[in-house]
Amino acid sequence: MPELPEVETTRRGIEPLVANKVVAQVLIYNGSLRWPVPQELISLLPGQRIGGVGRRSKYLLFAFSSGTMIVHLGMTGHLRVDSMQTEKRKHDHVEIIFTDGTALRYNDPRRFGSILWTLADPLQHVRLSALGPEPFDRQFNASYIHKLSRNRKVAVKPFLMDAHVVVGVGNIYASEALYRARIAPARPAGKVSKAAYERLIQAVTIILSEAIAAGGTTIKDFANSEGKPGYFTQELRVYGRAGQKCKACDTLVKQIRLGQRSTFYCSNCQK
DNA sequence: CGAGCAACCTGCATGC
DNA sequence: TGCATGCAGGTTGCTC
Repeated sequence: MPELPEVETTRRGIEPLVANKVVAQVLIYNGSLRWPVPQELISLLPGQRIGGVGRRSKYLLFAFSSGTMIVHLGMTGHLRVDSMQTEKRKHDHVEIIFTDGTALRYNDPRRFGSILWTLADPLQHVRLSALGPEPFDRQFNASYIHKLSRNRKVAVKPFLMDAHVVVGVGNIYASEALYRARIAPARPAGKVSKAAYERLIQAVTIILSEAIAAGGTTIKDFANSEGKPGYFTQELRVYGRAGQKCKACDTLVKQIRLGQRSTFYCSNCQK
């Protein structure tokens, strides 16, 4: 699934295609996602207009007049806007048809994503209320993460991927950011210096903004709302490069498992 | 409380 | 060709 740059790319692609459109019909073909898709969408949404599409963490927020539809793409979720005449694809689970004849379609082979509905402030929703700061927020700085990490024994990579610490840093960009910050991914989070966290904050910010500018990374599943791949793959320095030479020192890139996730690093450049 | 891990599900690459 | 295995961009919720 998409990491934050892919979600943001989706948001930017989808918003102009759905903003101000009025819902004609909602069809749920398979409501068994991470949580059951609320059936009340079928009766609630028709007649309502979409305001805009926001984002908090990897959740997309579709503002309707009476509430907010919260969409998470999980590992393999995609959104696209089609003509309603266009043939449905395998794994299209939910379809929101607009009065102009177009349709917003949610496709997700693994069904790890979710579609939620709330009448209240979406930021107060139980899935969003305890999330850490956005990576581009000033709150996400070296003092904050250094302080939060003290006495934590967990490896710094899973620590960085913990949405209570900071949102939006997934498995690919966590390896990339640690490489650029020259921090070994298995080091206990509590043993990483403030200066090193300073470099990490910089690295995360730069990598995520470059990835957003490139339209996201494509490994295999992600395509943006126009169906085109992202172009960040060629920028990856360690992810997926096990056994190949580090681009800085020719040491072979290593692959280990941390928190059940594949992790790539250079044992010479990262300490 | 923190740490570690199983689980959710399908598709694809690999090896026998 | 078929079948088994392992892996995949996320997150929750369980154990200890």
